[in-house]
Amino acid sequence: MKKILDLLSEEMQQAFEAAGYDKALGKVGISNRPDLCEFQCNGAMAGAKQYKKAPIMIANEVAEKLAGSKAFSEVTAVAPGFLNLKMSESFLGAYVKEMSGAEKFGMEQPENPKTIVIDYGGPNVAKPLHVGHLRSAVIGEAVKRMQRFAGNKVIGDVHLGDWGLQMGLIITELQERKPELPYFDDSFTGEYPKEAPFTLSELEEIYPTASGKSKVDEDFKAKALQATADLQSGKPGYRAIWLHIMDLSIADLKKNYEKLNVDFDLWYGESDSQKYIPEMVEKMKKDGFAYVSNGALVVDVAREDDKKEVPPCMILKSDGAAMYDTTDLATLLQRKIDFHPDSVVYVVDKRQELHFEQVFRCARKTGQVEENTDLKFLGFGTMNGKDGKPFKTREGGVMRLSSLIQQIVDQMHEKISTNEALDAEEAAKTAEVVALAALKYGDLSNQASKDYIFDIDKFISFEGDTGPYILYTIVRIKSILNKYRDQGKEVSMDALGAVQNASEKALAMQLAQFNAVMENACEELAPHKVCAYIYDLANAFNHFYHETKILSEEDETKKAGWIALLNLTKDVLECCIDLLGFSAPERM
RNA sequence: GUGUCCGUAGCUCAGUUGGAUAGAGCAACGGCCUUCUAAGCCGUGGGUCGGGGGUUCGAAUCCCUUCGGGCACACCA
Repeated sequence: MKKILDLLSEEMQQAFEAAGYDKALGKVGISNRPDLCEFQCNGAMAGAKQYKKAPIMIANEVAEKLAGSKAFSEVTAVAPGFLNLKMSESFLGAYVKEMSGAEKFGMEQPENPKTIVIDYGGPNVAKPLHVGHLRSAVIGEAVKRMQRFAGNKVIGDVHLGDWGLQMGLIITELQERKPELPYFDDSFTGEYPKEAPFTLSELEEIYPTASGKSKVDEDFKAKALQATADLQSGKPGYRAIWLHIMDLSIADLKKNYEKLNVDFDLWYGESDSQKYIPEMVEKMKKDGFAYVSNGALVVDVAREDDKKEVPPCMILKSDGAAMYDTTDLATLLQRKIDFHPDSVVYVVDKRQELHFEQVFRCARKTGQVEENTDLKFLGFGTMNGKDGKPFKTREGGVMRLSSLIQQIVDQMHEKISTNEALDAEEAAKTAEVVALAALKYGDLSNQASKDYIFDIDKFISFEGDTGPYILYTIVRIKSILNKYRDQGKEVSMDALGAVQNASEKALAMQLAQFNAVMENACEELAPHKVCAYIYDLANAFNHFYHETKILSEEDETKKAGWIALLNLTKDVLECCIDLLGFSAPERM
């Protein structure tokens, strides 16, 4: 379905052409002066120089050609040369009606869908998710759903951190604690136990302990590095430990991501790309890209026009081990082989930008991606506390994601419980649903690339630009629709069409912009634009709601039309929040 | 030091890719519930868009400069 601005622009372009001007000037945009008009066209001013004519004259001539237009009910030329426009109610009504019957509310689908791999989540195994993992999960999930909605084939990969030094650290620490285990007996030839020699919570304690040790104990660190290398070269006992760690961790991660309504198509990790490394490295050497510098194997990725010095991409450390550059390159190669993606999107902390710039350049230079594969770095900013510094617990430590969620759910539960209409069970369930919306909307409504302040009181507030406010609006609509059905009537979209009062028109106009907003948000990988849209839409609805007594309306045709408009509003809102990764309760 | 992102109301943020009088929310103040959820709606006050210069009919937006801040800068990921 064409976008409403395109339809209006087409009409305007014809008018410019009919008046003897370049039709490219007839671009219609939304008015930035809603007190004066709904839409505007500034083409007359842009064309003034070209035609050596006062812009107001051009505007007047164009306005004349639009007399009797179906789309515009009002066209006024205003000094210095603005064309102020109002859309006709019948045109808008027809558009909204078509939208209600269209697939995906008229969002155009591509003829050639793209294959897009989205790399997000990025948790480390053996470590609990902490607040730093929130943004990647939340933003990545939204981007994935939006791209899917836009008609693309999307593959979400959690891309576990399951292969680095952290694994060696855990193995070394475990060996110090329980040297008697068969995993550490090189002469052991039997079958390793099925059961892991540690619980998840032990594991979560082992890692930070080991990590701390390695910073002060050189000897320990050396052992850990050796263990990492041994694991990577396939030492059976270490491999068995690693599998235990993976099993425990992944099960736990899945549970936690599920709570966030985040799911991945692939649970690949750094380890899965390892098998591509040796050949990849050999080829880089053979092709003359990789050379030894300060003992390490590197590929130059600097360019002449660089403003800064871009360090080379490191393929192998001086001790011969692979590192994260290597793994990320091998992962790209793996994705090339598996999916031939048109695009690979990384939803990663923006502090890693330079690293990915190096990797992307190296991948292109050495052919780890196809020529036309688009590599995108969607970096996100830090989540800060109210003091503007990185978010910490009261004690100054890193907060677990599960604690953060629990905190929000608890506070939300307290609020929800004040609604006496809900019994205990429904209140608890609703609190979870609303809390998730509060958390996600609070994050997503900010531009991803910017740091933002995590203010729990603000996010869980039912007032203002918040998730709960959006949900409240949906719940309100649902309530009216239910009451309407209780009257024994059916909600029918056929009733749509006539747009009457001003607030109804404003609501319909907001709805009509859905496909344009969504297309733009998808193109720019910008969930915050969807948030801004539903906030405006919710406002438009609440304004309309306040001015219109719907259920008590006696004119049944009118009432049915309003009900249909409400239903469409609800459907669009629910569609959008689903894309953002949360949902609305029945009541709240 | 080099690069990069940012600086908009007391606070948190938008700003349709160069358009008219720079917008929301929170906080403050004032109205609106016998009537579809007042968790709402309406209104008031609040700004040298960090400073300076330039580009042009027109700049928060583009260029230069300056001040202030965040972040990154090869063997951890």
